[in-house]
Amino acid sequence: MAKKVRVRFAPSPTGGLHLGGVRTVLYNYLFARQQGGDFVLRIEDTDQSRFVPGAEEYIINCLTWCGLKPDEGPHVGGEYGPYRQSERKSIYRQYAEHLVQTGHAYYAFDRPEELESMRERFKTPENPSPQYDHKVRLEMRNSCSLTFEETETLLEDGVPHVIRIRMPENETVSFTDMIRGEVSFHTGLVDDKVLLKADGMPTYHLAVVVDDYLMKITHAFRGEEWLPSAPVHVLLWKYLGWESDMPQWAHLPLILKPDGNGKLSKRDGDRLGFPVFAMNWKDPKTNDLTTGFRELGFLPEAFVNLLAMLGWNDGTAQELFTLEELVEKFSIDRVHKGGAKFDYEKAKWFNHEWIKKLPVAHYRDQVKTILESKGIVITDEAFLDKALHMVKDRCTLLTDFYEQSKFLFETPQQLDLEAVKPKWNADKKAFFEAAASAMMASADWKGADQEAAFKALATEKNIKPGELMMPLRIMLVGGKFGPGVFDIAELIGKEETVKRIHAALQQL
RNA sequence: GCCGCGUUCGUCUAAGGGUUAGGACACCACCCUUUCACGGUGGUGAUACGGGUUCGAAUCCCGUACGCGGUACCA
Repeated sequence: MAKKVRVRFAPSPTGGLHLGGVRTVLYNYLFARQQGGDFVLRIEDTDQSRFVPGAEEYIINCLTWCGLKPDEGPHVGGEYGPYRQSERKSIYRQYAEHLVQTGHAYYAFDRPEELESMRERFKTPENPSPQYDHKVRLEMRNSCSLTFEETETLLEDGVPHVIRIRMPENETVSFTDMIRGEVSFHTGLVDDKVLLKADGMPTYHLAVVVDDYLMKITHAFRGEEWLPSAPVHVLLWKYLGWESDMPQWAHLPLILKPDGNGKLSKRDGDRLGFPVFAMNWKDPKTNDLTTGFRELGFLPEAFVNLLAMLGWNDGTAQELFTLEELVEKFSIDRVHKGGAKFDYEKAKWFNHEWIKKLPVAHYRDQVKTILESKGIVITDEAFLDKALHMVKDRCTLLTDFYEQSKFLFETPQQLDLEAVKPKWNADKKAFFEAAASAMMASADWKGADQEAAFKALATEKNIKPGELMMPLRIMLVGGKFGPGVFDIAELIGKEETVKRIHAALQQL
């Protein structure tokens, strides 16, 4: 019987959740759902100096907004907890010690200054960043270079130390990546990575292996930036005796900045004017607020959709997918190897498509909140729905609903009279007074009827109807945009329409 | 420097030995619309370079270039 599929997303709680992070979650989630497996959230908070309060809760909120809820995690529990590495601190040491015992790791007592001086000593133009590896191992202060007794004494005296992996001098480590195929590395070129830090916390390298094993992870998706350290992880699985349980690896391509190359960063977003984080993130230290996709007016459906397409497609021309469709159609073989530049214009296109596609009721509450935050008073939900439906085609972001619909809720204060004045005259003024009176007198109120009557009156007064449409629009809307004027008139009602015409006439 | 990974229109991508190299975003033009959008039609625009292999290469192989990632007691 095949093992149950289990995947994990393992962020470190250091700040806002980045686009690339969400895509990693997404691919994990899609794979797990499709295979009927479990999706685990594990918080990798082993670096106390980088810990940011609130970041974990923020990450969970982002996942919830995107609809990518973990089956297990610090917030929901599960049988493989705890799910925060800081709370698992006590379990890592034994594995590191075991590696020392079996000769695959060693104690190192070097102080930061000593490491620094080693790097200075071996630095050459050809080798600008010397590594702590088999070439210098014996020249450093560690249990390889010291005698057994010396090492014991240092340990007993409580001298701060780390545990490093002893990378073999001349082996080849290879594994099959689900996206890249066979990848191999020469162990002699990889450094002796620290496994357990002086503070007793594991580094990522030890923690990821131990936890993936203990949590029975079967498939590990992570960013391409981890590929160079993969041989360390593969060796650790082997040295710990768990080789047959090693997950299948998948190193995802990076999401690149739109201009030039390189990994997309928060700075690029600030610089180029688009969001990088899923939701608003407020740095608790600096109080800086970074705007997220959600607050900018993105629908989670669109956000997830556009991320899925950044590095994957189903081989057809289809670009719009629901989460359910993605679960059904996702396949790792179709994930690209190369990185993809992020295109904000295309991102907005996705959102626009989703606004048009989804029923108004789906995002009514969010838009209502946006409108109310701008001071619009909404009392009639049915009216709100009609208004949203009327303008949805011209809104790219949810926040666009404000500019596109505010004149449906309140009388425009600023009228673009310059669009009317040049061709304005007494005849037109008289026409509008007559038209307003006729409207007041009409028994029922249908846009189409009013349009017919309006045009008939224009013909009667010898004015081309076309010359009156723009003035009417300005009177009702305030500007040169919006849905059909008579549709607007029908929605806002007879009294309001006439009131706006009179108000405008005062200014002309 | 070293190691690893990558490279099709400006961008996201399809095409896994035989296509006028297809689609989408953006851009341009026209149509629709007595507004702005939506929508429709059409257009500009790509296989990094050099060698092989083959009747035939975007596709397979080898180089080169370029880019990115890593080279921390960060993840």
